[in-house]
Amino acid sequence: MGVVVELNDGAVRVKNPTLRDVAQLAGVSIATASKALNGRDHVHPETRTRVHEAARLISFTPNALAQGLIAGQTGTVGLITGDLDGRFSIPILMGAEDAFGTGKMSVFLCDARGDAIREQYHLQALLSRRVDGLIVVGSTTNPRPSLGSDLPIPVVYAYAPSLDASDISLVADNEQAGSDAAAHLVKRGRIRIAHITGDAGYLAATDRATGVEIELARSGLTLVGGEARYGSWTEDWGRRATQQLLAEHPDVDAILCGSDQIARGALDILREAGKIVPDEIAVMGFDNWEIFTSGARPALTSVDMNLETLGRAAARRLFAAIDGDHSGGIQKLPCRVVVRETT
Amino acid sequence: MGVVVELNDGAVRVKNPTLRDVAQLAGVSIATASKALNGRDHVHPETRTRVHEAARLISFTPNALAQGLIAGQTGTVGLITGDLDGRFSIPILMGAEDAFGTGKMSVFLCDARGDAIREQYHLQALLSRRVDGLIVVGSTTNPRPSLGSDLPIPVVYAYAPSLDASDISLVADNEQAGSDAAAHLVKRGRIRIAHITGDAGYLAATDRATGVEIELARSGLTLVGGEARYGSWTEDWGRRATQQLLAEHPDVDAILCGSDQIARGALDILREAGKIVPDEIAVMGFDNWEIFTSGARPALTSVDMNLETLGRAAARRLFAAIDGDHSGGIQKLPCRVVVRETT
DNA sequence: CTGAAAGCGCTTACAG
DNA sequence: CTGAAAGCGCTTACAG
Repeated sequence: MGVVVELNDGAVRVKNPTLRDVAQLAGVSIATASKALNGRDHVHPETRTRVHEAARLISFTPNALAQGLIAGQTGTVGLITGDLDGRFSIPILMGAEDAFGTGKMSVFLCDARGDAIREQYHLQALLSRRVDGLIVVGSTTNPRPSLGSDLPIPVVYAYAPSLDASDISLVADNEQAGSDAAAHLVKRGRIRIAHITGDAGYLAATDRATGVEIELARSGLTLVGGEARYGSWTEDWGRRATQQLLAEHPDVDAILCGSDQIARGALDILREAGKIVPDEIAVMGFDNWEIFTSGARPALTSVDMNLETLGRAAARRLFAAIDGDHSGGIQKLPCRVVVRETT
Repeated sequence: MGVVVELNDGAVRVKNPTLRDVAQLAGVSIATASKALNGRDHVHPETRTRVHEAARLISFTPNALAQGLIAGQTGTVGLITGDLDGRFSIPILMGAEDAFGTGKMSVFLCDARGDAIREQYHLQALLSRRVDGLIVVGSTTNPRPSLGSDLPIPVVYAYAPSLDASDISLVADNEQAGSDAAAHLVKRGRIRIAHITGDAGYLAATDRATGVEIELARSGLTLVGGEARYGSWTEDWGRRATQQLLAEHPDVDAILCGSDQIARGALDILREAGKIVPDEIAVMGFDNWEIFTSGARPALTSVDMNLETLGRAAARRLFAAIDGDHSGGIQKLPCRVVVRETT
């Protein structure tokens, strides 16, 4: 029960107001106060008003801990990210936060930094706080170990799927993204298309490349040079690979890059080589990272992986799981091509 | 109390184990089980072992809600950010999450998106969850309205200080950062230094410019063109302003840019103009955003605002406030110059 | 329509 | 050294 602090201006001031204080001030029992505040039936309208007024007067905020203890549900979820640092987590996190926020849920954020020990530590803390569910955001698109199937709460894996197929996973459809990108270039009349991409150890790279080749084959085309050029996700690799590409295949008319950074590197070299983009050669990136696409000359066409949507979808899927829908499997979400000036 | 599910392999399996289950299994009272688990005195060593063993057997995890209800402290804090989107929040958030994590605190993350309504909504939710304290991360370095002084918990403002001087605020020292940057260039022998920076509506821009001018004055220098060139925080502005600068002052020997993006724009133009960096002209940025500094040709010298340290410091300051240290005021944290190839 | 009582899962004096 | 009892702040049958 709260401590009465002042009654200076006639108003009641209570330090840490509890339902007890509200009830007392309204002249009713705690039970009635609870029912009035929670909109339960069988409360006299006048009583209800009086209780609400009392609550307002002393700025009563119900203790969610006590409510959660009774309900067995806390209205909180945990979000464990592999690396906050990596920018891919952020939009997912934003989408999830947004979806939960409107659902009156609060989000515990934990950064595991790709460390399994730290992940276990955070998991334990979240279980102890009795979160209603968990979203695990991977640091790459590569599949990751499951948190286990004997947890007392549902888990949704986002971005990186769980290795356990019975878990619920939501990922971006990288293969489709590759196909969409290639289709866009083909539609623009390009026929000598090269693909410069990142580290072959990333499924994001190989899946996209697969999608690209499938789509090109549909139009009877193949990649310039016969295959995708793997390297790293950097501007520097974009530059080096483009230099090499121009030397080997001066007639290339489009470069599909595995990331916006690689595309920026490509644009730099093309400009220095005197190639006009997009007239002589088209360039395209992945990720649609505004900071890179809009600063480019000309503005860069890119594939947006819709990560914020992914985060929102993960949150909704978790809601469903909390409500009893335990069907597992990997769900792939579509991306979208954002056309700017380079294609 | 938990539901016993199996005793297949002789092991006891309990669904949602509570302290009651642990006590029962160990053959002691709930009170004794509690004391044993919490390392209280006056428990027979053998009893203690038995209780711990029982807890382990059924994977007992104490309910933090119940503990919090009793303790009046929840071991949770709220982190309200102005814009998750803006990349400045992230390092601060990482630093704070790190500091709290090692302090066994869990962090509620809320994204207010610069909307006062949403901020109030989140504040209410956090108060209801009885967080022990709050960190408010601004979206720009400009001062922001206080959350009010009648909150039942301490608040630390990070990045953007509170307008109320009695609040606790931690910010990066932009003026000092400007001075440090200028000092670095002077030490490198530059004497015709220009300053191209962002939107004059940002204190980050004007404070840094002030610091630059103060430091130059110390060496008897003034900015090329007499004043800082304000524009926007973009590569494009960096390009345009540099073009203009070269036209007006072809003898400039250093460009101090207000952000790494602006610096990237400057580097592009210098390269096209045939100016050798850093031999003929030095370039320097702010923010030390790795993605821009390391991709630059040559690699960009920049000022790191130490935001992760800022986040960590904010967390520690909040700990102190929770422990009763209520001294307010704005504390300015130092930045550091990260030297690469452009200076 | 209202309120006394039990209980959510735990901790802490207080007796034994 | 151990345990019965009270209590944290709330909600929900159950009587009145």
